Amino acid sequence: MPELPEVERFKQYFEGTALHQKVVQVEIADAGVLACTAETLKEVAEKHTFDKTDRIGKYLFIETSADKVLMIHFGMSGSLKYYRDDPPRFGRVVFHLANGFHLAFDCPRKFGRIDVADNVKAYQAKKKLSTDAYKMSWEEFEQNTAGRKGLIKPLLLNQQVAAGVGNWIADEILFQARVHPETRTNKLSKNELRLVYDKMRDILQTAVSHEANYNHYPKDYFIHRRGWTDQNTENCPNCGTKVHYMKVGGRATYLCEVCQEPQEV
DNA sequence: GCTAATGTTGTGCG
DNA sequence: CCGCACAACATTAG
Ligand SMILES: [Zn+2]
Repeated sequence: MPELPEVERFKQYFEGTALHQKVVQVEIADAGVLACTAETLKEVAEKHTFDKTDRIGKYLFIETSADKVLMIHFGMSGSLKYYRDDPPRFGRVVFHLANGFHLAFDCPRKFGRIDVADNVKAYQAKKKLSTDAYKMSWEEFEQNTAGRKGLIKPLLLNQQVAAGVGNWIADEILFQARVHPETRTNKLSKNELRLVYDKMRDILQTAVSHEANYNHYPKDYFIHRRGWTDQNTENCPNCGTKVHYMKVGGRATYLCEVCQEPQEV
């Protein structure tokens, strides 16, 4: 679930709920989601307030009054829930707040992580994350993809190249740009690469504007072939051909074999 | 019971 | 050291 648009929604959700609240206690129900020690997390959060948020790609940052930042990554199934009496089923870490509410990191599959860093820049450097894909310039995108010989889809999923692009977004970009996901990046013309970039920006903008609610995405979006939305269909929005399913770079991939021709070898 | 899953990272090779 | 391909991770939903 959580790609850039969802994490942006979680950020806004946090800003409307737990931001500026004081943490009384941090409950760690499952230390498996911690990338730092329990002690470190408590030091940075307990008796402190949540002061400021930030986001790079799928990584959410929360600065506290301890002058450090919490990092939350949602993995494949994580989310946030702010509540008084109705806890989520898989609250792996719960921040108990002074106002009587609670903020849970709900993470059924436990692929998510919570970490602590001195500041956002330091964390970004440690993970070598690129600029957020939503804000990335063409010049930077061109630079980050220059000289790459691997397949375009796995490259788009590389958070050091375009932080925030996830699996469905990569498929959506490549369909809209009419590029086969197994095309070698260095075989793309400059115009094709520019189209990939433009579609990336446009799709992220659209998804964020709909607060990552898939059902509200445009009718001709390729996402409606993944079986996730109310308007699901098996046919290409452009030519009507039945969509093709395959694995690319080990990831579930949907494409139109007619509109996205394989690269000539 | 079996399968697939929206993400990241470690390993091994070149 | 870097790029790339691939397996592994933990657990749920269908
Ligand atoms: Zn088509």
